[in-house]
Amino acid sequence: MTVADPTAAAPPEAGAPSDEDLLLEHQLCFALTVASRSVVGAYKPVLDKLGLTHPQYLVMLCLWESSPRTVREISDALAQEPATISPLLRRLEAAGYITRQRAEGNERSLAVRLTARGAALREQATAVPGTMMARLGLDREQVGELHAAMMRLIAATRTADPGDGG
Amino acid sequence: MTVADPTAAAPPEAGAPSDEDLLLEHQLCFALTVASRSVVGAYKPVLDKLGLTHPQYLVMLCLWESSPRTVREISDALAQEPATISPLLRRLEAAGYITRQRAEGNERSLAVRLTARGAALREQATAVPGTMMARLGLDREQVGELHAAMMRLIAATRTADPGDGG
DNA sequence: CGCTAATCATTAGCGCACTAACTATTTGAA
DNA sequence: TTCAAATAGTTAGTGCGCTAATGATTAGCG
Repeated sequence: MTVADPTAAAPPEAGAPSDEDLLLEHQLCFALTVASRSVVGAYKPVLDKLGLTHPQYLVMLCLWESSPRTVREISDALAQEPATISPLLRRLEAAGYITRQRAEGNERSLAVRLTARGAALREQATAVPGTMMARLGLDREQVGELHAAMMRLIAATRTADPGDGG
Repeated sequence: MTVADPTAAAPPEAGAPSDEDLLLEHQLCFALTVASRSVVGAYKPVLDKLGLTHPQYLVMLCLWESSPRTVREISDALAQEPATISPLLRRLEAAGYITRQRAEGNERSLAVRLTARGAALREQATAVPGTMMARLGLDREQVGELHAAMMRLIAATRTADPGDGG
């Protein structure tokens, strides 16, 4: 991936909307999507060894914290639609990391449960966060600051949701 | 900026990996992907009025700066694979915003050019950055800081790319 | 109790985004 | 000049991620 020199363009400080506002290199949304794809891409060689894609890794993190969980619970935890999670879980089941069976007591919901193999995978996964921090050359403090900044940004999108109504 | 200090006495935060490292809520990659999807999602109602998806909007920004451009130039500017851009351009052509024709002088490359309609769309697009800043409740300074943080993160992934070779 | 409404998960359809494989063209070196 | 290598773009295949529609089950109200 070759993005333009990261140190090149800086947005103007303040003032009225200018023609430069439409410059690609000034767009936060652009920097954000490239950063997201780049970081996820950096995980790939690491997660390949676990046989997981990055979205699948997030689901496993979710289940290592608590299993079984329903599709709805997982989708809420990951801020994804159930329709996105559903086929992803089928692939994790095919990989032998989870089982999917109807919940007893409520035939609507699905009990998504770690297999022994899925639970065991956690041992190898414990190395992932440290490995990635080292690869990106970030320390815990920097990660924490970026994490906090992302959470504030997410919160901003929640309160700015008037749809197309205004 | 912040290089690990060899003389530091290894406080808890800079120290050994803990079990909490695998908590979903601590993952920067998770916050980053959610932020990216959330911000792009916030653009949707705004871009719908222009008849553009967010990736298509980025291509248009690219062409409003310079037209014609080849597929390779666009793909470099957006840090995307040509294989991603190719079908996207076909849809922009179907929408009437661009034309695609073989470049004269080099039959291999494609001249991607704004149509009059595509060029005119820029007028409406000038409002987008300001609208989005307002929606997210961010001022120029905050946007600038986040933008810079994302660029540093992107740069970090560039220097941390040993593939699976080590 | 019975029926409507809500809830849960899945499927279908569209559009990215990536890798790998392929065609066409151009370059450039023997 | 000829032919291998490089370059430009497209296509195929897989996997997200979203919305909308569907089928199944449960909750809850009259």
